[in-house]
Amino acid sequence: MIDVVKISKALSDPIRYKILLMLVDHQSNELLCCSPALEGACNCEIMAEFGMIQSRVSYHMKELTGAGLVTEEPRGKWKFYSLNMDTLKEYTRQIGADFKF
Amino acid sequence: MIDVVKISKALSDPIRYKILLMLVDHQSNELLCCSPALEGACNCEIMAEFGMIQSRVSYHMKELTGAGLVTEEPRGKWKFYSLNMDTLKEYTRQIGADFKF
DNA sequence: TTGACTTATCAACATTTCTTGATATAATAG
DNA sequence: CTATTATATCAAGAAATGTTGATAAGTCAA
Repeated sequence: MIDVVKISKALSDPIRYKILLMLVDHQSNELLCCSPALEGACNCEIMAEFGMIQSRVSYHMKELTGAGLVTEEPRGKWKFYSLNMDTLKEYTRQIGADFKF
Repeated sequence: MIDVVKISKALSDPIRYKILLMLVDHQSNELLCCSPALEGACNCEIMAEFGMIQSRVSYHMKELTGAGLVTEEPRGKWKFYSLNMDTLKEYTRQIGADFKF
C-alpha cells in the first residue's frame, strides 16, 4: 500500500521534481555520460545536469527512492536511477479514489 | 496553470491530508455544527474533529487554499471550506502528462 | 597492491515549516 | 452600543528539511 503523504512530500521539492522529469527522458535510452544505451541516470549525470554537488544529489535520490518513486540499480561503480512508473500511477489512482473522482 | 510542486507540498502534511479527506464527506451535506444543510466545513468543525487549536487550523487552511485545493466562502461569522475538485483532478492529470502515462 | 573515480554518510549549519499563545479583525445577537 | 463568537495574523520557539564539506566505503583499472 502506497503512502500518499510520503510521496507528496517527495514530490514537493522543486529540485526533486526536476530530477524526476529528467528521468522521464532516460526511460529507454539515448546516450549517457556514464554508460551509453542503458536505462536510467547516474548520480554524476544529475550533478552535471543541475550543477549540484554530489552529497546533495545523494540526499535527494534517497528521498525519491524512499518514497518508491525511483528504483536504483548498481552497475559497476555507478548507481543508475530509474522512474518507478507504478508508484506514480498508483499515487494518482489513490488520490482519485480518496477524493472520489 | 497549476503548480504541481506547490500542490504536492500542500498534500504532504498528514493533518492537511486528513482535513481534505474530511471535506470529501462534506461535499453536499449532512448536519454541521455551525450551519446544517450547507456544503463545506467551517474552521470550528475542523478544530473539533481533530482537536486542534484555532490558529493551527487557520494556518493549514491557508496552505490548502493557497494551493487551490480548497475554496472558502464566508457565511456570516463563519468561513466555509470546500474541496476544489478541479484542482485535484488537474493535479493528477498534470502528473500523468509530465510522466507520460 | 595503488590510485582514480563514484556514491553514501556524517556533523554542522541554514532554511523552511509547524505550533502555540496573544492579539486583532470582523460579524452577530441582544 | 456591548458582549460574544469566529477567524486571521503575528512573534517566538520548536521541529523538520535541505545544504555543505569532509570522510568513508566501494568499484575498477593498471
